[in-house]
Amino acid sequence: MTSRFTSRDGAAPRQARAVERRARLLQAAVELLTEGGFAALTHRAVAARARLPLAATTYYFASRDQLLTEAFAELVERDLADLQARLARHGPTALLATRDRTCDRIRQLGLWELYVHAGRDPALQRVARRWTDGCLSLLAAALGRPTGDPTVRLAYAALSALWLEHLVEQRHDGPAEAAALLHTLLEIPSNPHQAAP
Amino acid sequence: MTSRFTSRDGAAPRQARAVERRARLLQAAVELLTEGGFAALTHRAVAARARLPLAATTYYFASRDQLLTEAFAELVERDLADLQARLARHGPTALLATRDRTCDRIRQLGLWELYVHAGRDPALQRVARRWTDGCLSLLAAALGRPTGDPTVRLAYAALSALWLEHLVEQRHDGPAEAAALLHTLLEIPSNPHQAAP
DNA sequence: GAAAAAGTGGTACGAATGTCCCACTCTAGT
DNA sequence: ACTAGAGTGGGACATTCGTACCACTTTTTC
Repeated sequence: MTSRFTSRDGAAPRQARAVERRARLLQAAVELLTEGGFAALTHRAVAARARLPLAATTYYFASRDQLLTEAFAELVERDLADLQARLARHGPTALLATRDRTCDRIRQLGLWELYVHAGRDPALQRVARRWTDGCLSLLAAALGRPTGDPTVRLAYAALSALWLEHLVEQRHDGPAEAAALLHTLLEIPSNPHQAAP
Repeated sequence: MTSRFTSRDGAAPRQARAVERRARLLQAAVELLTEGGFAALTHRAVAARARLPLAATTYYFASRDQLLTEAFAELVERDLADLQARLARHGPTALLATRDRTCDRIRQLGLWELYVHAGRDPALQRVARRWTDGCLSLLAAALGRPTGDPTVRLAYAALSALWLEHLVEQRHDGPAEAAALLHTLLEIPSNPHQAAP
């Protein structure tokens, strides 16, 4: 129940300056998420990062959950845009390029953290699906195969798991192993075996 | 630095009753983790679940992190035992059996949550590696292939990702799709392509 | 230009949390 | 038996959190 006092309850602001302030809060939320993950997203941290008073966060976003959901959605869109750009520049081999820089690792870790969390929150689940679908269609395009191609599906699954494993476990042989595995998988595909039901 | 007052700082207790109390706390922690995930593990919740006073939790475990690490390790061992039992009973097809019961889903979600979290915590990272290695060797054994077989590696990666995706996104077609994909992958493998470097 | 709505921000509240303190009771070793 | 240390438990502390309050200023609407 919305108080009879001030609060936009998450709806879009009407005044230009307010729109910009809301965007700044969202940007701050995204940054915090990429740097410290789920736990780092607090009203106070967001307000401080955006150099706005604490009350602004509860004015523009109905709850922490809403802030989290919107920030996750934004993060996913940016990740997809990144992936698309990398694929356009380096072709499918970009998939195997290890983005080892710490900031990227932490960011990806944050994304996966939210992804798993989405299993407990329907609002986040929609975003999680969007992420999967987006990656899948970008991958299909990069490999020059139709969307829904079983090989693409398989490659994406294997790639995700190996990538996540590398992010979490940080083993020395991660990237090379993934490259080798993917290479064999993508050599195999177009023989007469039929997959999809 | 350990206070000059009471605290075992995580070391094993000496008295029999104390050993049992510590085990009860750990058991409670595991249950909480499986039911509510990372966030549900608080000293107070553990103490209440174990029907022990709050101070017992800080007496037997030096910090929440230690409690978390030990509980995660226990959870992983139980998961591996589960998997082994299922494989022994139903053979490799057990991999494709969907464990759809809610309690299992939530438990698996908790495991993955901790797994991702392990990317930020070296103590948890060791447990994460143990989980991967354990699954990998069980899978290899079930498929009658040597440990380190590239096909096993690939199958495990694909299976994990599809399984996690199903847990998180809860799409209707998850299990069937996974079954079809895995089936084709495991039909393909032993042709002359060579994978590992 | 006045009334209504939108936006602003300092502050406060209640609920949790991790951890610590300390007086107390047992048990083990001598 | 006695004493040192292990174990016990009730309580408190400082911190952090999400969120609500409310007086105030600015913008929009009529």
